Amino acid sequence: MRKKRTNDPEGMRRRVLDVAEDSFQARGYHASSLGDLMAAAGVTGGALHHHFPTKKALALAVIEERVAAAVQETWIEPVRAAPSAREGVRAVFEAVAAELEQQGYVRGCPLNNLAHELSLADADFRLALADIFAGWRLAIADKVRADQEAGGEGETDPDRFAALAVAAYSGAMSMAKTAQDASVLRECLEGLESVEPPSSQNGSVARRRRRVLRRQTIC
Amino acid sequence: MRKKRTNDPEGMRRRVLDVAEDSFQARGYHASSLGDLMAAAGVTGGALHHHFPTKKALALAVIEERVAAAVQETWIEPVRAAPSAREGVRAVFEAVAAELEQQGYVRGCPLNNLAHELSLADADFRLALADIFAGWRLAIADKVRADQEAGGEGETDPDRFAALAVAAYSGAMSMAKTAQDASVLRECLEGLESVEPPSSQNGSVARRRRRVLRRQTIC
DNA sequence: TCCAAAACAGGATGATCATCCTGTTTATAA
DNA sequence: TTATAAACAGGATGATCATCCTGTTTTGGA
Repeated sequence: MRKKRTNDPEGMRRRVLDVAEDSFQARGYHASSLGDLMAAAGVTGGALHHHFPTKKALALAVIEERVAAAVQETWIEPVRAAPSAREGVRAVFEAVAAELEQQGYVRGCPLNNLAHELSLADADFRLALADIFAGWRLAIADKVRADQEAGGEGETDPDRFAALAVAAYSGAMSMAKTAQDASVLRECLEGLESVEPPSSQNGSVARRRRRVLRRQTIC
Repeated sequence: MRKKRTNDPEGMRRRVLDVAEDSFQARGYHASSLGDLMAAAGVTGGALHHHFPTKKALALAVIEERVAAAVQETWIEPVRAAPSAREGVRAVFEAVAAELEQQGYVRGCPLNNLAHELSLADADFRLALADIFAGWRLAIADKVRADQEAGGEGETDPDRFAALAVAAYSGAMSMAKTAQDASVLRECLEGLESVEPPSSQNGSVARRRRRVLRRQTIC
């Protein structure tokens, strides 16, 4: 006897998403062929088509499940857990810069990578990506508001700060990817840190440092 | 008689570059087929192949001639002509935001669009794009240094400020494109403006405003 | 005038790719 | 056990695409 097959729909779907997430990040959507993905994931055309009827459906799943999760893990959760919005932002910048430096290459932010390639191509793509950006900004702005209610963080406009933090990070990653050099991330962080430093009353929240643990994906 | 042909190599090359620049901006590199470009430019396969042997050669020409020129016209020249680096940066942000708002849609920054799609795909692409980013940042940093030698702009680090300005703009355009809403540009500008305001000694250079005239392309 | 090179025309080609289709196997529920 | 649907296999298909090739026309210099 030679044939045994174990149906494992969740596992197969996960393997396809793993490979697609990686390939979209490294090569982009259009440059990733389903044939390559099938080979890399070790799945057949029938299986792929069963779980993802079209390439668009696959990309949408990558965006909604993987890219959104990467932003959540890399940015939203660390910022929420940080002692303040500013320290959270700084910690993420530094953690990502450190990871990129030891990694030796820069593949960029998966959200921005796909956003640039797909936003104008398809409305569904665009809306899914816009939602992730919105959630990212909202998390930072909410953290600033929480800081303010706790007495810290003077007159900083929360939405303004959040937009600038996300924009500076996105743009810095764009340059880091193009230059294949992560140092611009630190440069931008230093520029950001001189934005309205939290007045002069740095009380209890001030001098603490913390580490960011997660590092599996970079966003 | 029916046949007359006038050789116009420069014109034909220009028309191809016009169409390619527009299509790369709207659809991206991989999603732009040479067939579509030929049809849109009204050139034959032979003519296209004569001027640009490969698609890569065409894209490289678009990057080096068109994208670089767009950055030059939209950013470098206005900043150089501005009364100060800060006012130049502000003027460009506002000019682009105004143009996008009246235009009703956002196609993004051509440099960042191509940088995200092509930086990891090919070393020649990446280096050409990195050069443009470097020139952009250098122009802003040089302007800050000039401001400082002229007595204004206190202790701002020129390279830091330039990196943050370019990153904030690039990231803001990325979000504006994804949300199809230019307002985030203004939000980020307001955040930027609170970065180390030029000490308190705002003398002669302070309260002047100026307009940016060019607006043909957006970068 | 003549000739060589540049400029252009237009089709051929081979490769690639996303989708679809027809089967077969495995799981589930009755 | 049996029926039904889900899960998977693997090839077919038609369309698309970048490149190349052979040929013709135009241009500019000798």
